[in-house]
Amino acid sequence: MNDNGGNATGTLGKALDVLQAVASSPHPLRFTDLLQLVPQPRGTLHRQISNLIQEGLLSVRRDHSYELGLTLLTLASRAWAGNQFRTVAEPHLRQLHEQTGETVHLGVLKGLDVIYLDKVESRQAVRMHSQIGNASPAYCTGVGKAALAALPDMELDKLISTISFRRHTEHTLTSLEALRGEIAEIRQTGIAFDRQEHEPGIHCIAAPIHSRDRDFVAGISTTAPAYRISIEQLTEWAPLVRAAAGAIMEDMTSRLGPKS
Amino acid sequence: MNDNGGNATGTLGKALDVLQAVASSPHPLRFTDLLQLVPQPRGTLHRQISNLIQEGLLSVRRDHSYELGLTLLTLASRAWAGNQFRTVAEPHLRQLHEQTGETVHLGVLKGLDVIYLDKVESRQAVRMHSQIGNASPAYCTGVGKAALAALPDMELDKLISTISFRRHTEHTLTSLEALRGEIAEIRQTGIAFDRQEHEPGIHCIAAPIHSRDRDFVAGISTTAPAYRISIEQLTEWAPLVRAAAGAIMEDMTSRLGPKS
DNA sequence: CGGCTTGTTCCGTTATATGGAACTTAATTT
DNA sequence: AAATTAAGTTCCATATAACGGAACAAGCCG
Repeated sequence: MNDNGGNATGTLGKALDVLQAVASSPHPLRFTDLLQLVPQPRGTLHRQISNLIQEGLLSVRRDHSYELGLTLLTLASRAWAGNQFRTVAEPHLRQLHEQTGETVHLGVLKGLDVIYLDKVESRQAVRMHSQIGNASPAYCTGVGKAALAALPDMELDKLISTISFRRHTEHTLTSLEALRGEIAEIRQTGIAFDRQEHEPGIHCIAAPIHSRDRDFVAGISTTAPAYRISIEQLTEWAPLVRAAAGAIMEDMTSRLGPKS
Repeated sequence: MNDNGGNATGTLGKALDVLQAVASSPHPLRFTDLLQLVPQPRGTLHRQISNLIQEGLLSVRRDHSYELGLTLLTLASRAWAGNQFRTVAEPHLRQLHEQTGETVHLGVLKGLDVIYLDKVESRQAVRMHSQIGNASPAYCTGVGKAALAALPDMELDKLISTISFRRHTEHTLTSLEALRGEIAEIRQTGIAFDRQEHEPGIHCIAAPIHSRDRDFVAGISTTAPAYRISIEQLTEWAPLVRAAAGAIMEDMTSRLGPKS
């Protein structure tokens, strides 16, 4: 979603660009494909790729196409386990899950996307792992909208004015005005909804989480299939979701020293 | 487990060293701590860290300690979803899970470690996500030993001679001879066991997976708590595990072109 | 307050990444 | 099969970006 198309800051940035290119593509990429995506001369790109492969960040398939390397998995595993915010939030996610019996998500805002940091599943969900680390557009997800609502006006405006809306379902918000309206509402009630705006048949209720000075902004949500849980039922969980969000903020601000 | 202690190849390698240092530490690291782990002059390290932060690979906590960044999660999420081997193996993991009702693991060998690529849980396991991408020593895990057994003799010898054995449980193999013995057995039977060698109370049965020319080497396993599933029961699953491994190999070799 | 640790910035030097071009290998066409 | 084109890899002079010493700023502790 968040195309990191060519902001090459230093050698590292360029290496990352290559990784992002591979990551963003639905199809497997071969050398020449990459060459078009990354504006680099052949020799240069070739060396960069070699380096990435040597570090295990990239690997080659038999057909000479590239895929992301295992080193990323290992690092991410540690990143996940060591993440302070996630660690602090975890017990609250668990509790909210106990209370509602439905899937609970934790996500942080990064640009226009929400990155899912953790999730507690209702049952064995099929392809669940992939969810964590996943980036989804903020404007059509519960945690995303909640997080947006937690931003100070100035940042919010600057940010959402750059959104290019894409209709994911028939309920997706597709205008800036609609989004602004929702955000105003979320700020009043402290609750955000995703009314099947991202995936048809799936809705959720979310609440914003943010540090005192908004240096991070996140959200927590409870998600359920619409056929099983009505929107009214969802709404009744509002106090629980708000409470969980509040508790996480509490824990977080006490864990962090007051200010820098 | 696999300490990447200072093999700085190029700029990228050094950056990775810093990440690995942060990843490897159980405690949060502050600037000076890192300075001791990474043999770099202050100015240099500082800039490297700045770059890493700018790319989202690292982030700072309020107390000036560092943690791995969200970018890693996002990349890893794609790495996981796009991984060819994993994709091919997935349905077979699923099937094995259906057949046994227990947790199924897929792992690949990387040096002396096994990296877990996928897993199908028996129930809602508590801290499951962390497992994927996790690196565990090969010599004391089912998939690890299976994978080792799939290596050609020469590579195997070179590799295992460098193992430093650590006793994880009372059943952990702690000598090269013992490991060699097991590997010989695994090669005969096509089946590896982990008899509570990694975690007490947990045992598993595994089978090796490898490409024709051994350019990758992996394993699949079914894991269960000893109190619920006897070692005899586990052993009865041998044909299923072997079959799954075989099927994965089959699918993989047909998916890949014959040779380079 | 003064000394000491920790973190950050600057800038001349050096090492490293760059990228054009030449070269090799594989695929495609005639 | 030979010829043609495309894809992938290696080389090397050059420019750029990383280096690292040292000076500077900010906390912390006695």
